[in-house]
This record gives sequence, C-alpha cells and structure tokens, in this order.
Amino acid sequence: MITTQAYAHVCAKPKKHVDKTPMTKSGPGIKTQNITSADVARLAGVSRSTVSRCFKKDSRISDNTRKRVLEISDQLGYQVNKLARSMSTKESDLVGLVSSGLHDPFAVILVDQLISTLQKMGLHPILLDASNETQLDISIKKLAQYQVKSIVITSGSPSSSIGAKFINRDIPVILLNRAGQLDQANLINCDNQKGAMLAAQALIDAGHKKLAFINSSFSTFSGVSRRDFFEQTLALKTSTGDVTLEKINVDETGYEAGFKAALKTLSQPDHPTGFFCATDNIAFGFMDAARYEMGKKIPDDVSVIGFDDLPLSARPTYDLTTIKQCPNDLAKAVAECIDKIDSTSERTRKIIPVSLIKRKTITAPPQEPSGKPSLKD
Amino acid sequence: MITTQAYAHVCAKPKKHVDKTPMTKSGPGIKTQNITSADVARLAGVSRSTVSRCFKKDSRISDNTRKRVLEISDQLGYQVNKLARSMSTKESDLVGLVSSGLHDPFAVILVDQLISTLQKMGLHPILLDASNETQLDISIKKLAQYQVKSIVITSGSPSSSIGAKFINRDIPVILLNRAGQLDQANLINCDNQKGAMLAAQALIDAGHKKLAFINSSFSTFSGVSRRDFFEQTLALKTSTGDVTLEKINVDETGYEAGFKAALKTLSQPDHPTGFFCATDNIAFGFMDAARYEMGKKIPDDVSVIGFDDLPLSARPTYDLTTIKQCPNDLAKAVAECIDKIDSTSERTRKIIPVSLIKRKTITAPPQEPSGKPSLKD
DNA sequence: TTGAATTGTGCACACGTTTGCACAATTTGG
DNA sequence: CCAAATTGTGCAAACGTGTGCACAATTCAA
Repeated sequence: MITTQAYAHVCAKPKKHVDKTPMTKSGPGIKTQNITSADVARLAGVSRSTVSRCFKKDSRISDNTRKRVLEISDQLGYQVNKLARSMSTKESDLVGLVSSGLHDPFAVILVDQLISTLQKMGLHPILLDASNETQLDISIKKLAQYQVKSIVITSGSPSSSIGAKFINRDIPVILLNRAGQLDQANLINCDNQKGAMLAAQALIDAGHKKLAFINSSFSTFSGVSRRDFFEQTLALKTSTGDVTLEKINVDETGYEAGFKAALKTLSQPDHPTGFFCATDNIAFGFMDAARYEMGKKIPDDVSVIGFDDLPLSARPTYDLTTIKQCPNDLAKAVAECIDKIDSTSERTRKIIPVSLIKRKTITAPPQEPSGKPSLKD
Repeated sequence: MITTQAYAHVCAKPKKHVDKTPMTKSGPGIKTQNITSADVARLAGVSRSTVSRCFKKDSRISDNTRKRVLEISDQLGYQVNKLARSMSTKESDLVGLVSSGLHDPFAVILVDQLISTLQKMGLHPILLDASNETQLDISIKKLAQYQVKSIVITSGSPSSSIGAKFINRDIPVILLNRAGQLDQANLINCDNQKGAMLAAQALIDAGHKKLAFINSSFSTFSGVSRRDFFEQTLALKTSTGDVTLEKINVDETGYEAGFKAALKTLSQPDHPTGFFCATDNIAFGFMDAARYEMGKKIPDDVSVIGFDDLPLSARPTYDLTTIKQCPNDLAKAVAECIDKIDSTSERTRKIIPVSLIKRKTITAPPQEPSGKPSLKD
C-alpha cells in the first residue's frame, strides 16, 4: 500500500533535535538558492519554528537563542519571504494603487503623498496604470491576485460588475476624489461644493457679471462636480439675469484644454471676464493662451481662478488665485481608512476641507467691453 | 509509532476520484473565505491539478474540461493566487521601482514611462520612496522580501555592503541615470557627455565668452556628470583665457536651486551671460528669478540652456532651449534589460542618445557689460 | 485481437512561513 | 520533596499553487 519513499520518511522515528531541513543544494546552477529560515535554523541548531518566532515581538523565546538566531540571520543576509508569510497568515502588506498615469500634476502630488504615507505604515503600493474603464477592471483583477490588503483608486471608477465580484468579497476599495456609484466602497473627497462656492464668491465679489467655467470634456467626477456646484451657487443670480454663466468643455485634457478654451472663448467680442477653471493645470493653459496668443492682460482683461493649488501656481509666472486642496490631508484620510479597515465593516465617508488662496489673477472687470478702450481712467 | 490522526489519513486508501478538498467553511465570519482552485475543482468535478493546468497554454487538457473549468472559474470570480504561484514556481511578476519621491519632474515622467512599459510586459512595480542612502538600503531589503524579479533604481546608489549581500545573490539591479560603483548592476544612462558638449557648443556658437554651470549641491550623478563633461568640453578655450567658466552650486534642489542661483549670480556686475543648467527644472527657477526678481530679459540679457526637455519647456512662458533625453527610450532599455535577465548573466551597459532642441532662450550676448546700456543699436 | 503509442487526469510533494499543541526543563509554592 | 505553574522549543499541519510521475482510457498500428 505504501509505495513512495516519502511515506517511509514521514513515518520514520523522529530524530533527536533536528527537524527535516533538506540541505539547500549548492549545485553548479548560476542562480544560487535563496536563504530560508531552514538555513539559519540549521546553523543556529534550532528548529524553523524558533527562527520564525525570533522575528516576532511577543514570542516566548529565550534572550540567548533570539540573539544567536538574529545574529546568524544577519550574517547570512536572511530576509523573511513575505510571500510565504502572507500565505500562512493570510495578511498582506501590499496595497494596490491605481492611477491614470502621471500626466495630471495633481495626481502626481497625490500619488507621491500616498506612497510615502503608506510606506510609513509599513505598506507597499503596487502601482498600476488605468487609463480607461476596462483597464481599471483588469487592474483590479490583477491586484486581487496579489491578495492586496486594499485598493486605492485615484482615477476612474470600477464597473459595478467587477465591484460585485471582487470588492464585495473581501478587498476593501477606497475611492479618492471619485464618483461613488459603488456604495460598498470607501469614499474620500475634497470639498468640491465649498470650493466651487468660494470660487463663485471671489469672482462675484470682484464685480464680475459674465462668468465661465472651463473644463475638459474628458474630465471625470471632480470636474463635473465642481461645475455643478458652481452653477448651483450662482443659480439665484443667473435666474435674475444679473449674472451669466458659460460652461465650456474642450476635447483635450489639462493644459491643452485650457489653452484651446482660451483661443475659442476670448475671440468672441463680448466674452466672459471671470473664469473658473476646473483645475490649476487647465488654468495654466488658459492663461498662456490668453496672454501669448490673444494678447490679454491678466488680471486686467480677464480674471482667472483655479482649483488644486499646485506648486506652479505660486510661482511668479502664474501667481494664480485658486482653491487649495491638500493632498497630504487626503493621504492621511486614506491611512486612517486603511487602519480601521479590518476592525470595522462600516464604510468611510469623508470630506476634506478646501480653502481660497488669494493671489494675483483676480481683479475687477474692465469698465468697457473689450475692443472699445475706455476713455476715462 | 504512528500517533497522530494525520498519519492515518495520509496512509489511508485513496478514495475514488475526489482528492481531499476540505469544504471552505462558510461560517458566520464577516470576511468570506477566498475562492481557491479547490472550489472550482469541486464544482467542476475535477482535481486541483486540472484546474491549475487549465490556466496554462501548453498543458494537455481536453477542450471540454478546459472550457468547463474556465467557465466555472469566471462564474465564481476565481483569480489565481499569485503569491502561492510564486512560491511554487519561484518566479515573480513583481518588480521593485525605487525613486526619491516624485518631486523632480523628470523623475515623474520617467517613472510614468516605466510603469506603463512594465505593465505591458505583464510586470507589476512595487514603488518605494528612497530619499536618502540608508532609506535606499532598507528599500532594497524590503523588495528582496517580496522576491521581486528585479529592482530598478532611479535615485541614489545602493551601498556596496547591501550590494554584496543582495544584489550579488540573485536579484538583478538596474541603475537608471545613476553612478555605478556597483559593477554587478546593470547600467543605463543618457548620454551626458554628448549633451554637455551640445550645450557648450550652442552657447559658444552664439558668441558667449562668460559661461556658467548651475547645479544643486545635492545633485547626484547626472548633474555632476554633466558639469564634468561641460568643463571638459570647454577645457581648450578656458585654458587660453578665451572663455571663462563659473561653476555654481546652490544648497537647494530643482526650481529653488535655479532661483537662488540667479539671485546670487546676476547681482554681480560682470556676471556670466551664458548659462547651462543641470536640469530644465533648475532653468525654470533661474529664468523666473532672472526675469521677475532681477529684471533681466531672456535671451537678450542672458542666454539659458537646460537639460531634459520637459513638457513645460516647450510652453510659451519658458520656450527653453534644452538637451532632450527621451524617457521612453530609457524605459525601453530597462524592458530589454529585464527581458534578457534570466537568459544571460552578462551586465547591460547602455547609453541613450540625446539631442539639442533649439528654442528661444539663446542668442548673442549683449554688446556692453550689463549695467552700462549700449548707446548704439 | 493484442501491444504500443497517445491523451487526459489524479496523487503527492514542494515552495517557505506561521502557529496550535505537546512536552521537556526549569522554577515556584506549600 | 512533590505538585503546579512557567518557560522554551519542536512537531506537524496549513496556506494555495505547480508539476513529475503514475496510471486509466482511448486511439492506432499490425
């Protein structure tokens, strides 16, 4: 009945103090065998269990053996195989981080913050690119394969079918500045409503009557959200005809969107004078085109306000008045969310505050419609 | 002799067609059990081996069973556990990517390219931040724990002790635009020599006699390399006194370094007129300070050339003449290097070409020393 | 009709770790 | 001096997958 040798081995009488640690064959192969806990166990004259326990805080291990084991480990350059550990403990230090590339400057800052925040928590992000929706679904599947502790999404939204299959199950998903048709997901957003309100107020307070909102037509949740809140804030004044609002969408993204929007809009004789751009990056494009292509002075001819407060916004070339959202706060919120993910099953719903940063791109509108220079003043 | 039940079980007579697939207990626990190959095996009425083989191309599996297994897998949302697979096959799709944050704009573009290139190869980058040297060593250890296929380093250089312990062993390291005191590592660099030569030529050709090189004093390999080659190229002319070269280091990084350098240098009465900045980002800072703080006109008062060719360099605000290095080519070289990593043991040594991009920041130097305005012209 | 070649599938073990349980050795309390 | 408590360590099983080997079933050749 018993055929293979292995059985015989297993059933053999236990030897004294050595558990089966098959000598790692140092054959002629170029790629040398990895060092395992068995190797250090053999050298230290202990079992693999003991080695394992030496790396845990609360284990009952004598100071003596622990010291010896740690010493030998270091000497051998032994590093725990986290893959094996994860298999055993069913826990993972890996976190999925999916972003739509690093083209958008705010995304870059956000990802940067996330990476260093996660790193401080002892977590390691696998970074995946997801430029389109199907790509995002694929990415989620891939991350599931790595048994990640959590998935942080900073672009796009997972299709609900994928959501049903994976997210529902056991991988918590955190949507950052994203729409949340997936109510199983954790949601963290900056306060787009407050931001849009502040922007509207800033332009109105400066005396602008003809306003415009500029956005990329490929823009996702944030842009649309800001537009809607902007419109909503102005509703009272637009309904009386006191103020006009032009909503401009351009088939480009970021800087180029702003650039094109300026070319298109500022060539109209009676164009708006107060511009709210969905992002700072759009504002940069808008300003460059306004200045260098359309010969406008900012803020004398047109006023501009952005959203994000990128480092570039503070530089003298732009000196852009904008709504600041703090990537550090967003990252912190993600950290908190991940922290309490295994303890509670309730979903996070968090809004991060924003603030108005006044710089030099907003002033009162020109007296006369552009084209006819004013005589007074 | 045989004491535990387990032995009895192992030695028991094999049942008909069902191998031991302990029913995943669907207990009251919130976190539902992961779906494993055993689950789909049971539902498909096959063994786990068969399920495993259904996901491999060349396995001898009947079309019928494969179809059925794949169907059930999909239906169940089964995803291979890559950690377990890696343990078994001793191969990994994970690649370590270590960068010193995403503050430097060229690093961002490079990382972006690397991520999408790796993703196309079916590899997944674990992104680690390594701002300082010890941090880098820690990062390498961490990555070793994850059994990564390779480590790509875009900042700093691993200490040679770590190199000896890990890199030597079996994790191939790729140093990107880095110094290589580690000769076990694979080296990929852009052609700093050619770049510095082109920059020198461009300034000399425009008629400049008083040159300067601007760099951050924290700058690593690339900056130092460019400075040395710049100096070397000019050696003949500086030795005759025909041309002067001032080497400026500032205790800041990137934009701020350039900004400060301009404040310091351009306040001198007889300052240089042709500036080679180690990076475009430094050039931006330099130009902003020169224009807005020192009241200089570019290129009329001072000429500037950068290195990298960032997207921002092409925009009208800067319109910077620069040396272009192509991040895409660097990424491609990394891909090639990784591709042949298991087949050959020889190290990669690759230089990526650069080119001069002429824009609007270089012209002839002003006739008279700045300060005394020229009467003619 | 029989023996050989081919095809499809299961079994058992391996990968490197963690951990409940058992147990020997030591210390403690009475 | 003995029982009980404590301490330190080893054993074996588990995590989920891949794969060499064995073997049954089928096809093919003679």
